[in-house]
Amino acid sequence: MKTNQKSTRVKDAYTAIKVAIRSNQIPAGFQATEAEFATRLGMSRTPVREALIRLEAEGLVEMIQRRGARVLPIRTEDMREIYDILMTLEPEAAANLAVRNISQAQLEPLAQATTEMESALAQDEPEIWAEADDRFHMMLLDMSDNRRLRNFVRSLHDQAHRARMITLRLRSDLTQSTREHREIMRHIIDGEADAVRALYRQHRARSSSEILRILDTHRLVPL
Amino acid sequence: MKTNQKSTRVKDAYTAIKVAIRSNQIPAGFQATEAEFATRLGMSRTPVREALIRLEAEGLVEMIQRRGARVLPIRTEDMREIYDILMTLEPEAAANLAVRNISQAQLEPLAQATTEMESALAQDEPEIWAEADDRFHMMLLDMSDNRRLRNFVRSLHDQAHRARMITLRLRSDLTQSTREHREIMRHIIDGEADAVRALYRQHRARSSSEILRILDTHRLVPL
DNA sequence: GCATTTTATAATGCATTCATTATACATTTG
DNA sequence: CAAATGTATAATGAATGCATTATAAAATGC
Repeated sequence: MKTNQKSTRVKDAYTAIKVAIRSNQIPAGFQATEAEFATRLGMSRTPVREALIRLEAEGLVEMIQRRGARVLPIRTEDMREIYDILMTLEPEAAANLAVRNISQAQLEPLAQATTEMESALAQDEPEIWAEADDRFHMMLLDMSDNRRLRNFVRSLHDQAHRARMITLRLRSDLTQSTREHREIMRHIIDGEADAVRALYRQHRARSSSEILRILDTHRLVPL
Repeated sequence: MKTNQKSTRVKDAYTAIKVAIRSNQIPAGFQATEAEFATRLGMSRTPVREALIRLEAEGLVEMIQRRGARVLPIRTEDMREIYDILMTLEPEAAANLAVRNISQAQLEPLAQATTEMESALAQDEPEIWAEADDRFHMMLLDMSDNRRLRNFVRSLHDQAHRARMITLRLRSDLTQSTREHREIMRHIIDGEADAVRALYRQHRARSSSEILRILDTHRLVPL
């Protein structure tokens, strides 16, 4: 098997920085010169620079003249933008699935993710819930036959990830949200595209307003 | 006025290559090594490489191991993906405008673009029509308050541009398409969001199926 | 002849180097 | 003391050099 996974420094840097940002090891607002990033990663500036260019294109960092790269904070405004788009795209993608005559068996992995969400809730483990929730939406998305759509939505999820994690424990809609997953799946199997779209949209609208409310109320994620 | 437009080689390379691709000076499918691009542009590989990374992120070129960069062709499949997304996002963005109580005066530039489309049609100048049409949609988009949405839709338009130009003279829907612009504007002014969404969607659906039909029929835009 | 190994070529990935220039700091001037 | 000017520093932008390695060509064996 030739999985073509020759690692390059650019890829290493890209992944390392991205993971560090997601996990808040590099906090939002952190700024450093290319040279500092390079040193930290044990390589020269060149590959780091190329990785940063990609991360900038994905909306995770910003390169500033003469002062290196800055890890973008997630402001309420950004979250609003992201969720406004997701609220349009994801329901549409899901609705398209309904037309495609998906069998219950094909949705089994999604059902399993939902089950995990339920048990995570029962045990009060929001982080596990969040991981399974993400997985649910990503698997659903991956069933779409639109590559550009997949990549873009994925990138939006990446951008929103930190804010989601920060607000997680303050949310009161997790149970409701989990329940909706089952409904969405049922309607997909039953081929009810309109119902899927409406439900998914409502699903996103709810979590969106919940997250935005929390961010606003607590003035979280500053800088 | 300090417009901060210090040109760098990276920017020059980026713009030059992008323009050349759009205008088909570099044809779809063209492939060359980084060194060749660099020579052609009269600079070293480094800035060219960085420009290519950005262009790859925007879906205009593809970097291939050991064989440089390739100008992506626009296959029917790609156009289908692009228009499926546009058909969802643009109508939604336009519908949001309807809610914002836009005045006729604010839409004046759009009206003007539409007038140009009409006169271009009358004089049988499809290229001028296309330019004004693009302008119409971009100006409408720019009124959206969602930066991410703007950038993404713009990138999709960029990707679709060549295929649009190629099919332009074979389309039979230009008149109808132009007429719809006026209707969309009216409904925006009247604040009828649902009507705007439905109309815009139909507008996109029509031109989309027209373009896809032509591409398929003529097997245009190969490799 | 055809498959396989060897060799040569060429393209990239990355480090290094250096010139340019933005920025901060010190100094001077009004 | 504030503003303006000059200077030092540091960060980037970009070129260059080179080791690595994929690919193609050549050579070898069957």
